[in-house]
Parts: sequence; C-alpha cells; structure tokens
Amino acid sequence: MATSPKNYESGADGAENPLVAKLGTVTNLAPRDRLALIDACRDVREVGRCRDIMKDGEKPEHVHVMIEGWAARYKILPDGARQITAFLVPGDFCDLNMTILDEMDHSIEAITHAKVAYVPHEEVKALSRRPKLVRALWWATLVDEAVLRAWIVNVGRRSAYQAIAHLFCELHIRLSNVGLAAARQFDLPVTQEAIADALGLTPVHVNRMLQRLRSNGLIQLRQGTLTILDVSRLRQASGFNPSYLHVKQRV
Amino acid sequence: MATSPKNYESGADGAENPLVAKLGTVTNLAPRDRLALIDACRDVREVGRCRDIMKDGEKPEHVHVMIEGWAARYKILPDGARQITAFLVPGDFCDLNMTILDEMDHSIEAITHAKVAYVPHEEVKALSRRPKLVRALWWATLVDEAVLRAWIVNVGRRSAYQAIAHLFCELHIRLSNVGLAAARQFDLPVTQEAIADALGLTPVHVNRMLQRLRSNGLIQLRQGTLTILDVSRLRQASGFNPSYLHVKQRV
DNA sequence: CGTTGAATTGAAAGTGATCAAGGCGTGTGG
DNA sequence: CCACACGCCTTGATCACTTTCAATTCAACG
Repeated sequence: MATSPKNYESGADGAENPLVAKLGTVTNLAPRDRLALIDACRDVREVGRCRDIMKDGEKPEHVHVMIEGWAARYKILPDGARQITAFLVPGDFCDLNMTILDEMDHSIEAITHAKVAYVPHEEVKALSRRPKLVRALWWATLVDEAVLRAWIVNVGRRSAYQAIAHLFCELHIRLSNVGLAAARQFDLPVTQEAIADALGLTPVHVNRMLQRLRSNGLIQLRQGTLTILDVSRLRQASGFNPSYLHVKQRV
Repeated sequence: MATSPKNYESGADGAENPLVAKLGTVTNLAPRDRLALIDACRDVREVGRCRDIMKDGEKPEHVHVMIEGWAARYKILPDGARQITAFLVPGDFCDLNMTILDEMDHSIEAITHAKVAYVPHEEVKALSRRPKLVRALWWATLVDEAVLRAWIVNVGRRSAYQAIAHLFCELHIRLSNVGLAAARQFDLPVTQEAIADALGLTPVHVNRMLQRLRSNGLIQLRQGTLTILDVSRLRQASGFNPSYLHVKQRV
C-alpha cells in the first residue's frame, strides 16, 4: 500500500530497472551495459516490512540492490537509541563492495515491503570490466558518500525544521532520478519516527515541525504522499543546494 | 608547534609513509606495493594553517594525500555556520577518485601546518593495476564511509559529552594506525571551536564538556596533547565500538 | 466494532545555545 | 624588556529549541 507502483515518469529512459535509470542520469549507457545491469539483477527477492535485509556483524554473501520499496541503514546504540544514516530507495546499493570488509558495521531494514536484487560478487566483478560501468559504479559510491556528508550537516547544523525540509528536497531529487517522483510530489512511505531517527530528533518534535511546514504552506503530507507546494521556497528554507547529488541537472 | 613529529611508534612497519602504514594495517603489502605507494607520494607540498587545500566547486587536478599535519573537510551553510564532516590525518586521502565527479561539493582546510602529497590521476590508475592495492584502496574508501556513518550517529544520537568522548576514541585508533599515537596519548592540534564545528555544538559547550571529561578523570588535555587516562572507561562512556574502523585489532 | 500502530496535543524539564566579559599565553613592536 | 594585541580558553547568566512523559485522536483492519 505504502509503495504502490506509481512510476510517475516510467518510460523515461529504460526505467524498468531503477539501477539502470539511476546510472543513466550520469552516463549514456550503451545498450549492452544496460542489459548487463538488468541481467545482474535477475535474482529479485521480496523482503517484508520491518525485516532486516542485513544485520550488523554479518558478512554479506551478495551485493544487494534496492528494486522496489524503501530501506533504512541504521545503527543501534548501547542505550537502544537508533540512528538512521541513510534511506535506501530503488536503484540504491545496500553494500557495494562490502566484501572487502570483514563484516557489516550496521544493519539495513526494509521500512516498506520491498524487492531486493541479490547480485553475486562475481557478477559485480564482471560488470566492473566494462569501463563505462566502473565509472558509473564509482559515481554511485561517491554520491553516496556526498549524501552522508550532507546528512551530517543536516543533523549537526540545521534546526529540526530546516533539516526535515532539507531531507525532503534531497529525496525529491533522488526519487526523480529513478522515475519515482513527479514535479512536485512523491510517495513517502516513512513514519514520523523514522524521520526522527534519521535526523536525531524525537517523533513528537518531528510531528510539530511537519505541522509548521504545512501551515507555512511549504508542503502537504497525507497518506504517505508528500506534495511540495513550493519547491523553491522549501529549498530556500532549508538551505538546499542540489550540487552534492552530482546529477545532470533535470529537476 | 602543534604537530611536532613525535612518531610514537615510528619504525613499526615502514611507517615513514603514513599511507603505507595505514594500508599496512589491513594487508601485508608486498615491498613493490610499498615502493609504488611511496613513489606516488613523491610530490609533497606544504600548506599553511587555515589554508584551503581544496575549495568547494573546484575540480581537483590531483589526488591529495595527507602526509603530515591535520586537515578538516567541511561545508559552509548559507547562514555562515560551518560543519566539519571529517578530520583528515596523515595517511588519509582528501579526494580519492573525485575526478569522476564534476566538482567538489565541499572544502578542505589545513587546520595545522601540513604536508600534502599531490598524486597525478594516472599514478592512481597505475596503482589500481596492482590487485593488493586496489583492495587496499577500496578498503580505505569503505572505512571512510563507515567513519561518516559513525559521525552521523555521534552528532545525531549522542549527548555532547558522549560525542566528544567518542570522537577522541576514534582519533586514538586512527592515529595509532599511522604510528602517531601512544598507548594512551596523542597530539590533538585542534581548537575547541573545530571540535564544536565537527559535532554540531558551540565552542562554549565543548569547553564545558571537556572540563567534565577532565573532572571525571577520563582525559587530560593540555597544550594540544590529549591523554586518555582510562581507555576502557572513556569507550564505555561514549558507547564506542571500534569495529566500524575495520582494523586488524591491535589497540 | 474493538484492536493496533501511528499521528497529535499539552505541560514541564533540560540540554545546549546565546551573549558578554574576563583570563592566559605567546609573539611582536616600541 | 615590558606593553600590547591577538587567538583561544573560561566562566556566568539567560534564553530557547527539543526532549520527556502522558494522554488522546485517528485511521486502517480483521
């Protein structure tokens, strides 16, 4: 329900596969590259809501790619508190190249019912032999890193009100990249508690700031659908600058 | 002055070059690999304190490696606030593979007088042809990412007191990896303001929490030298778990 | 129509921010 | 050689954004 396949801009550019769509936002992938990616994602498995896709301490046997639904990368503190360090949407890697490390240092949970592609490591290696794809994969890694840095800024130096607005601006673009956002709206199948865990806030406070965002006429949020009423005003309010996402400007 | 070359465990394992020392903590590098790394770092330049090593919006011409001194990766917000997203110490890359992106989305500043190696991109490519080194370089990238995630947790879910303690625990290990920390102490040539910018706090509050850390007998901090009076108590106080640094346990 | 998870609302308490001033050490210039 | 300046660390008092704790409303569902 939360993740009805709306596919706003589906036919855009081979957006059947979100990974292809995402990587397509930076390079013009050759047909063979696309096919290789699609083929690598052939083993798709379903994961129930609130189920861990991967647990802290595990050594992943595959590389996981989000195909449908949302997931959250998170860490649990000794006192039980939870911090989400990333929202994973279709097209995102859960653990690219994590084989190199001994074990996961955090967990990943499906926050909606999700479909995840299980890609064998050899397959990734094979993909890496295609020059365009290595670059694209590196691009994805570097952007993930940039998103982490922006996340730190968000949590560290922005007010709760701004941080939430900023998060929405980011998700808007990232979802656009995979054809899952319209010009001003997208599915946001995320509880206020998850937003709180992502931004280091309490659910109560998130609720209040959302109300303020609404009453200021910046957003509308109902039944898991977020509508940005005034994109430029929301960006300005949060100090959002999309450059860190390194996308060929389209939004 | 702040960064006197103490080289606590210098002769450890070819620690003349901090990059070699760091990568040596995960793989047994072949002599030829070490030489290749050392050779790649031949062009070392000095950077004055408070000078930018790289500015937001630039396209780096080289890959930069910290050889001596400290630097900070940071972003400036529209309102002028600053958030540091990483401390770079000897052995750290400033911008590995950043060529793939169009331009820097943040800046890097030397926070002490520093020595930085300028490595041409081709040189990095050449290094990547050595299987052990590619792995080691990937390891470094993945650990950098893990550090970013831990940073988010620090800023988002820990109290100021805990966050500062946690930061010290992390730096302790990272500096040990490059032979720049003794069992219980290391140079910390960082102002309280920098710590504040790193953790999303105010200098005033950092000052107060440092005092508390001191009066609780956990640390001693004088003239840029931090002494951890009780390593395990400091780790416990901050909920520090070193696993995210993915080091062959030595500390 | 009762159950359940999530969203709301209220009041009180706190951690950390702000604003302002004073102390300290060091390097520089008269 | 001492005075002054500058950067950084300290300290105090006050303010406010967020948290806590608790209770209530809502909406989807079986």
